[in-house]
Amino acid sequence: MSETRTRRTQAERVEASDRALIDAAIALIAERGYDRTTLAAIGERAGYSRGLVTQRFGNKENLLWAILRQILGRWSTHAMQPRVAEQVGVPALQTILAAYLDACDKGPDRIRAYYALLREADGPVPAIRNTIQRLHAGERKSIAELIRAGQAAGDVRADVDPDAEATVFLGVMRGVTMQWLLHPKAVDILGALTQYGASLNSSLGVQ
Amino acid sequence: MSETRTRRTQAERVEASDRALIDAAIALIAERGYDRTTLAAIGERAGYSRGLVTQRFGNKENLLWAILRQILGRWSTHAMQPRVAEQVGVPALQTILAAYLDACDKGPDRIRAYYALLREADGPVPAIRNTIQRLHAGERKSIAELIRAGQAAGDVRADVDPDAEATVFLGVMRGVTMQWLLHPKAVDILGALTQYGASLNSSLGVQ
DNA sequence: TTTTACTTGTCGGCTGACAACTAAGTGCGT
DNA sequence: ACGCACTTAGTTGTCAGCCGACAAGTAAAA
Repeated sequence: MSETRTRRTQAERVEASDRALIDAAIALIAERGYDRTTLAAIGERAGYSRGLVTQRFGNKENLLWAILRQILGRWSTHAMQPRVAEQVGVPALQTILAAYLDACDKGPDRIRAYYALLREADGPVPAIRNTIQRLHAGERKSIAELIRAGQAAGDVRADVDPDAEATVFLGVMRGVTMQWLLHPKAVDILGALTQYGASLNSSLGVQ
Repeated sequence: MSETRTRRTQAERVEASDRALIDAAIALIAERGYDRTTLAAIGERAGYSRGLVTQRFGNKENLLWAILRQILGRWSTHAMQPRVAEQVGVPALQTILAAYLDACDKGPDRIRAYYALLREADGPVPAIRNTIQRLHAGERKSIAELIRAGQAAGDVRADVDPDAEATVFLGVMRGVTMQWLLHPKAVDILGALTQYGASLNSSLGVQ
């Protein structure tokens, strides 16, 4: 057991350093943004040398892709899909809000990093923009689908445009979160999103 | 009249170049963001030399402040305040949305620049963050005030928390606009905000 | 002629990249 | 089990390019 400490597999070394590098990069980008994060700072915060990032990823752009993959993977895994389960319409949307608030409560750093990356949509790598566009489009589609299902079940008013409503819904989450990240003391994200969730009953629900 | 062209006052020269510089800076920041906009590029796009920006503003930070002042001044002038006029409650909010949609329609570049600057809240100049925090807090306060007035007039349900609702309202504008700026073809900002405006009747209004 | 607007030359600091080097892990023959 | 050659992981030296800043110069107005 003490052997395991002193002598690690090459694979283990790579995995550990890779993780450390990406985590450090995420933390730094969340703090300062992509442009102001240097490769040297990433390596050193990770507990390695300034040169390891380049050695491992080749260049800064590749690192950004790796980070994006990691965050998006982590996101889609434990985000909305599983929890919504069988629900549709307003209850489904409320469940998503609750799950999101839970994520904000547990890991504000992760949320901050996520939003920092969303900002890179207009950054130096045009291809990133497409990826983030697709990401948003996918989220809107899922939400619109839930609304449509609610309409089919007769729980959501028929005169609601699902696509427009999905855009508003995603917009509320994004917009309120932005305000909260900018000024945590002044913005009650829990209160705002809870009230929005409650208002969905009267704005979307049938009388 | 041809004299006016060839011989300008020093004051006129300064005013013209100042305007050109700030406009160029806004355009470039809207395109690439603050960090990736160089002082040389600003000067040259404005039709002057690479050095004029530094000569005029001293350093990049001062330029950022000048831009911020200009945009915020222009914003508060012709934005919500005058149009809302005597309205309160839901109609006031709908008027704001309409005015905002109008602004998006007329000058998308200006909106884009505004949002690019909002992103600088986490940038290299901490003082910028405070300014933007205050800006948001002010907007939320105005909106909350309108909602409170609507409650006093009996047009808005009493169980609505004005502050939470103001956060949601501002969040919708910000969040939907972000989606739209990111992917104009895929997001119908007019449809989304119009539907949101209509839904305010049922979510905020008394029965 | 003097002041003010603007331009050009130049420099130092920072950053990403690469290449040469050291350290750690691995497989093989004995 | 053991040591030795080999591969892979990680570090340090170095450099070229970019950018903001400043200073010394030129053009335009007063």
